[in-house]
Amino acid sequence: MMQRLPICEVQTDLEKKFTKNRITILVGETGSGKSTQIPQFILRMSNGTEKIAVTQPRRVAAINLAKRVAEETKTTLGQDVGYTVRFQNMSGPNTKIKYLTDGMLLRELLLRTSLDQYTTIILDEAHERTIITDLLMGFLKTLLQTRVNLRLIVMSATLDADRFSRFFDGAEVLYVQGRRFPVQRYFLSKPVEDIVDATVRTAIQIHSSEPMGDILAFLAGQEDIDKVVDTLNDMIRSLPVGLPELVALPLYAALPPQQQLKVFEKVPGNKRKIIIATNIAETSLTISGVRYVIDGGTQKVKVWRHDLGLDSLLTMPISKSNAAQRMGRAGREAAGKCYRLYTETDYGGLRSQMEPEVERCDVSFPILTLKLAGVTDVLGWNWLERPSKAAIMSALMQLYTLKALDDEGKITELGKKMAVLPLPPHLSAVLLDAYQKGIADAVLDIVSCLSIENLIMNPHPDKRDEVNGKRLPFITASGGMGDLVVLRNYVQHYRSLLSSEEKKEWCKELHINYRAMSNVEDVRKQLESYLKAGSANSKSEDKSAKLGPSILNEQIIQCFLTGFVSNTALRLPGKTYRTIAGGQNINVHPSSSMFDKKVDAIMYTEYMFTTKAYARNVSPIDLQWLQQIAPHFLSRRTAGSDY
DNA sequence: GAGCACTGC
Repeated sequence: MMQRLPICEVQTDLEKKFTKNRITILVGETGSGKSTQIPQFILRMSNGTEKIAVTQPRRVAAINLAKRVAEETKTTLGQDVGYTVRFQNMSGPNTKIKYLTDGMLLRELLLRTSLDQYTTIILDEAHERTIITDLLMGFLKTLLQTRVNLRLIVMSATLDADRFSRFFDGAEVLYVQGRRFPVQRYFLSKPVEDIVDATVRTAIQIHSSEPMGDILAFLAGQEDIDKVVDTLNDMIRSLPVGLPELVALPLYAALPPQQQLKVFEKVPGNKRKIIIATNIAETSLTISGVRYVIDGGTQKVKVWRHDLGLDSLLTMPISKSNAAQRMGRAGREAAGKCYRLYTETDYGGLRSQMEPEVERCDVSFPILTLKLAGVTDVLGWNWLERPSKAAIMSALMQLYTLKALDDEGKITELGKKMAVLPLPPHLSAVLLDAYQKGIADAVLDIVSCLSIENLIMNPHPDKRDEVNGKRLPFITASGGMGDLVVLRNYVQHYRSLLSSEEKKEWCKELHINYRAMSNVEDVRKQLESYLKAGSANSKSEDKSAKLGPSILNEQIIQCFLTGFVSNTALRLPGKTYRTIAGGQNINVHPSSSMFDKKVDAIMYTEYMFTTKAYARNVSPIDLQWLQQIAPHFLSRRTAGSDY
């Protein structure tokens, strides 16, 4: 018989609280069953009259929870219990418990404003502090003043509930126990010098002295992970006789899907599996059979520098909350052990939570969202965590440059259209400009590619020449017009292939992610329909197919320039460029088709610091285009600099 | 001549 969930023992208590309180903060550890049980409690105590929305930061979580609750309630998925995520709606007008991504609820909020189809809203995993969950909390705080019959439950897996409680004017905090097995933790007595070496040695030590059970190791990035996997594979041959075999597997998001699936396969016979992963294994993917965790103590974090318009990818220490989450991965099915590759003193110095996303990202998207919702004073809005004044000012400037806001900071008609497209503001601006110019058909291909992650994959060093050879014809066909045109060439060729077998085979040869490519097609369809719905009265005929390739490509780049004026740079002697906006040195990334081309000026869609400052998705531009599209930008920026 | 964590509409 299934073991009773801890939460069921306090069911009547909780129901009393939910009846009394309009806003409740509920802290429940992993395994408490809060995500599946609380919505059912609410439904039962109302005799089935409530309509409940439960948000999740990730799509798979929303889908899986809905499936489980439909099973538990013995109903058909999509009837009483359902879900809504992008591209998939398994819910109907009679759905009583609906799991949805937080992005979907935000969208419903923006398009219908009062969420009056729901009587209870549950924000789950609020401790993750995604930009969208944070925004939802701010909007709901206001909404609760007018929607007097609305109930809100904020659920968090960590003990940071005070912050939520204070935000909601002292809302009551309830705690429920989790159910998990004890995990013994170990610290190092002195700091490590080489994390790869330390991980390998710890893995071998566990393997040679501990009972069977798989190992999960957390490291910051692909480079270290690959090194550990290679080293372990070399050492496995020289393991003492009588020791079981050790199978080392990497796991990170950029890995081809097929290789990712290997970590879930059972290894046959008397073997032990060790998975070396990024923090994808911390929340997004759960692997069963893990008894031992090795925690490297770091993670990579994207940090936005609004003063430079630059993203940096930095390796940083994790937080205590991350450490707890990683440790918990060893105790899901039985007692486990966690080896932390840092000292107890280092642990003591870690911050308790990660910095919320809204404090380290470009906030032009949240600011535009607030403007669409009618917020005039974005600095004074009730932010759960307010971004710095400088970050907000920079976002306002960006939105003004994109013509989403007018001189007074009010949202324009264009801005409203931008805000409802499922794209970052820059790309919305590009697409709307293309629609107006009648070349949306072509630009849609590229914008869709840019909004999908891990589409064009890095081939392994030993396969690089072969793959680059296969890619070359598409680069040649771009006529030196840069990476955006190359992307479109890929999409067009993919689309020209008739069977899915051919498509798969071609993607494999060029190391293009097939699943991502089919997502590109879904995104394209969705964007196209939103675009048409948003401008029913100003229908213009698309001329993409009628223009000659070189004219079309020039016009494509000019459209992108309207969204990325500030992502432009002029060539210095040699192969470096200097950004027009900030006067920073910038290099064309070696994976770009423009890497060894020398042109006077470039535009790029991404500017990121890893080992150097690199421009990605690079196109050549004519300075006259810049002059036409943004004369003020060019004169203002170059007047005081040293060109 | 790089090699980049993760997620959402």
